[in-house]
Amino acid sequence: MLSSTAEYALRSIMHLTSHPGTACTSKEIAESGQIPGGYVSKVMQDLVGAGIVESQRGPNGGFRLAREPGAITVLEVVNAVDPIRRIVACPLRLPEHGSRLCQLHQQLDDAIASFERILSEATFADLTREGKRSSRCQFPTVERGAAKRKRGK
Amino acid sequence: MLSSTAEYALRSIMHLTSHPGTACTSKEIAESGQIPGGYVSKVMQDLVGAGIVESQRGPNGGFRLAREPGAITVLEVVNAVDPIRRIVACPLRLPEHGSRLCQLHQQLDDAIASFERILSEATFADLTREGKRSSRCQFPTVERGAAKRKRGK
DNA sequence: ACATATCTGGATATCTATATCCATTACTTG
DNA sequence: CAAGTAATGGATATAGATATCCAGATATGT
Repeated sequence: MLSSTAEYALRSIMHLTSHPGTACTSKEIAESGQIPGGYVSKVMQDLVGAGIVESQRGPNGGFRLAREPGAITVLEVVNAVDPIRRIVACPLRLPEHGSRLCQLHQQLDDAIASFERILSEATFADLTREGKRSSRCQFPTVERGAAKRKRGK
Repeated sequence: MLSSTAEYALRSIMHLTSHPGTACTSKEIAESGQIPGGYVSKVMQDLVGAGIVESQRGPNGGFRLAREPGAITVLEVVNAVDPIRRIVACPLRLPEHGSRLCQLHQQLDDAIASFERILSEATFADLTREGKRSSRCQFPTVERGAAKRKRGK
């Protein structure tokens, strides 16, 4: 339903939401979100490009949210890496269908619209608040490299 | 959103629905639905396996619906070739999440559920009836090989 | 200024979905 | 029963998504 790239992007944003204030390195995000090392970079670049995340290079660099979690929706994140495409014209391009969708594709687009709408209704502030139905999704805290090495791990 | 295989399966069923009574060959279905020749066979086999379509070999053979169009939903067809997977457990397998989904995945699953529900609400009888919003999706009629050749085409 | 940490971006590899091809099997008609 | 038609199923090719790798650019602290 969602590509794994989209899953990764969402996990990354969850991680950043759970660690406000600090810049998180891609390695940290990869470990926390069980995302293939190195692939995170690609995903993060898309998120930077979409203005959802800010990056900083050099020591103590990393990624942080460009906005408040309450101003970032799930849909936005998904669209940044793997846009959901609505059906705007009959893929068959039958002239009989003109500009209107045929019933099949109208139905499919209705389903996509509904999917899209639900993803647009949740912000990351919502997703990290303790809810009724679900447990709080606190992603594991990963120690920064420096602290880790000092302890000889 | 939907794989092209799923699109093809839906177009194939639309074609069969539009041509009740006769068995349609895979070539015919491929042309009508603009589906890569030969690939139809694979898709149709899945639909046969799912009990949505019946096949018959030999001259005048082909495919026909195994049930009334009113008893076949869009969801069923999609699931026959490319099943929609609900999220049943947190993909991260974090022990903290136990059997409940975390909020992120709960939200994603809600969206999938909604998508699924809309696809389950339309049968192919609905989709071939003249509706308010959309034009009737009458797939082009493709002449059977015999008639075609007689006319020297 | 130097050494180090970290992102950036391009080149490349792997894997999965999509697509093609063909020999075989099953069926129909005459 | 012979001839021809069409699905079946396996082997293979192609394309696109996923993933890895590495050289370069940029920031930090000393």
